Amino acid sequence: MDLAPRLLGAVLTHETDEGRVAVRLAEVEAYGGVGEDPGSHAYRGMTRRNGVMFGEPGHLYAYFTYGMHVCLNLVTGHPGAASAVLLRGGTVVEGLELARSRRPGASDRDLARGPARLGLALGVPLSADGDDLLAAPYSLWLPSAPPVSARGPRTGVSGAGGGADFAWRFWLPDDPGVSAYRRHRRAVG
DNA sequence: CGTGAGATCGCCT
DNA sequence: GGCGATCTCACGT
Repeated sequence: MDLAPRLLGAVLTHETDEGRVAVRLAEVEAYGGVGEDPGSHAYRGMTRRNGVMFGEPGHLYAYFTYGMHVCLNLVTGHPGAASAVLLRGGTVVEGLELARSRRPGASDRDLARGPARLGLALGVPLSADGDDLLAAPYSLWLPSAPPVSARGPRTGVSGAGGGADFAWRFWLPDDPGVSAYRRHRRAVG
């Protein structure tokens, strides 16, 4: 969770046959390990889906949700810790044409603004689960100085013991790549 | 611009 | 069998 705000301003690049797209991260959320974070996929231990979370840091944890969307996380903890950072949004800084072709109809601002959209713009499929994000065809550039960041409760996580109270969402204030805050549909209160 | 509902299926209980 | 780390579109302001 200490690492999460350091990813703000970082640039994640993915290269395919079609070309290269890079996104500058503007919004992330941290998720913790077994028994410590009720909002985390790792809360109840290792399962078929979340196995990558328990592995090496720097790898990609990609999962399928809501019957139609893929979300991307960077594993941040040591093996077994099962902590990860959900990449929630950013702006395309390279490969704009390619990103546009992958998201027909979307405005430039919306290309990678949102967890599922970000993966679509980068062209990272569910099958990339487990990939090393620090090696080709990916690259991750981190800014030398930690950026000024804002923090608040996580989006999309339900209340009632679901970990909604954890203020583990971090973003770059006023950055256009920050997704619209939407509380969970079933959030209480 | 904000709210709300539907889509759609794998995962876990 | 219920629900989700979401997105898009429709509609009211």
